[in-house]
Amino acid sequence: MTLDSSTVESLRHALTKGMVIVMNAKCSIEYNGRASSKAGEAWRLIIIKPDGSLLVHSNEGYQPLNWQPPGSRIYLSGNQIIAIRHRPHEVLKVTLHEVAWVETAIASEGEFKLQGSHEDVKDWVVRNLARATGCQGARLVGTEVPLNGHGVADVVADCNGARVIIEVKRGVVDLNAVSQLKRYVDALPGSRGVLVGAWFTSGAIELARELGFRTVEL
Amino acid sequence: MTLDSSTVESLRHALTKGMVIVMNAKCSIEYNGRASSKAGEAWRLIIIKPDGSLLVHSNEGYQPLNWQPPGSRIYLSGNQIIAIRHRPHEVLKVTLHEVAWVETAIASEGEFKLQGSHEDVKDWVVRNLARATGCQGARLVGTEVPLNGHGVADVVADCNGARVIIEVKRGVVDLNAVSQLKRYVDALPGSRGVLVGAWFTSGAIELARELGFRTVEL
DNA sequence: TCCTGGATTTCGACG
DNA sequence: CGTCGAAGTCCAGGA
Repeated sequence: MTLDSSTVESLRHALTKGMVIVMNAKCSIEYNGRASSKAGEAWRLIIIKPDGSLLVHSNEGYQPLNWQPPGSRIYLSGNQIIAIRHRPHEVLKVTLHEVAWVETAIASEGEFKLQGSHEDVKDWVVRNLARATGCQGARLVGTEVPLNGHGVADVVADCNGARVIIEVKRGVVDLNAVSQLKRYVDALPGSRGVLVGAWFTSGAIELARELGFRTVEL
Repeated sequence: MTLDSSTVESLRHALTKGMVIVMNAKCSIEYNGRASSKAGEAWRLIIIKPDGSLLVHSNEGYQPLNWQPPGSRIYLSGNQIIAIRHRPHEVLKVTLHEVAWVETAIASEGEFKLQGSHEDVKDWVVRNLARATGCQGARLVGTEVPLNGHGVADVVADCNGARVIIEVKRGVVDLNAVSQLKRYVDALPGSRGVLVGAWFTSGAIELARELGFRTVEL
């Protein structure tokens, strides 16, 4: 089974016009790169984007079964789709055995706005320093403060001369978040730590208590 | 613009047979849940899977512009596709303004094997404890060892009576990995720490040195 | 169910 | 380009 050359030509043309190729095919897949995988012959949905993204979806899940991120070089040749990425070097090879249909789709980003991100929570903290730090006279020292090779603190405040480091999470605060804050506090001797988030896991609350970190649940 | 009821009926039927619906449409999108987003009218690629996944792709990127994970309840009605998820409560609403085409795709997982995962590196560590720990008489204590609410250690070994905690990364070892190991070591007083990975960031090397952790690059 | 940590994570920002 | 940390992360495994 092969895609005939005129079809391939029209698909290539569609890509140059910013269109997306969508294909339903029985295929087998081989991936080699950071890891490696083999997928046996089965019917799947293949998507090729003009930015060099390649997605192979099965009938389940949010994630593609196999993929190549944007920037990959994609070759259509005969019965194979080959996507190559450098740095890291990765090759994804899709071998077509049967094609049910091929379509080209018009697609663009369009206007897109997202609210409720990490940035938004951080803004809330900056505007509510007293509530966040539990210190009435708290003043902002900075945001995204580099800690000399130990990372970057979301928010740093001053409470009567003492540094307070605030780690902000949009959603769940877990053990890793607490460890992250611990690293920041260790990097700034004498500083106190505050965790702000929408929800704390039980382990995070426990560890935060052990380490003397203030926790603020929104 | 609406999908007529006979089309909707056939699409629903396809889903029950395990098929995937693919649609190229000019649409606007509204999302409300953990965060919220609005996407203006534009042409996009819409994918509906029988497991209740919904993906809306633009012409760029690996990630969908909007989505709903598996398990969502998906309603096709008139000119809208509504996907609702509980826990967390999230609603994704796609309003169709124009439909270029609709297809149903045959799709299944098929056979799939992945190699080179975290598990594989961990196995290497277990089989090469002396090399990993830098201790000739090292013995395995356990893998996936729970540390009393402070997390789960990848590998724990014994070197002449002293505990060694080994944190394994498949790829890059970064600052967070070092902090993670620090949390484990702090939880097991007297223990030493070892980091194993394919590649260390400069900051990770520096911090590991400060904390006295051994680093093993594969 | 919650908690924990990996992922071929991807993605964006900054130095 | 490397480092760092967020993401509507998703996802699997275990308690």
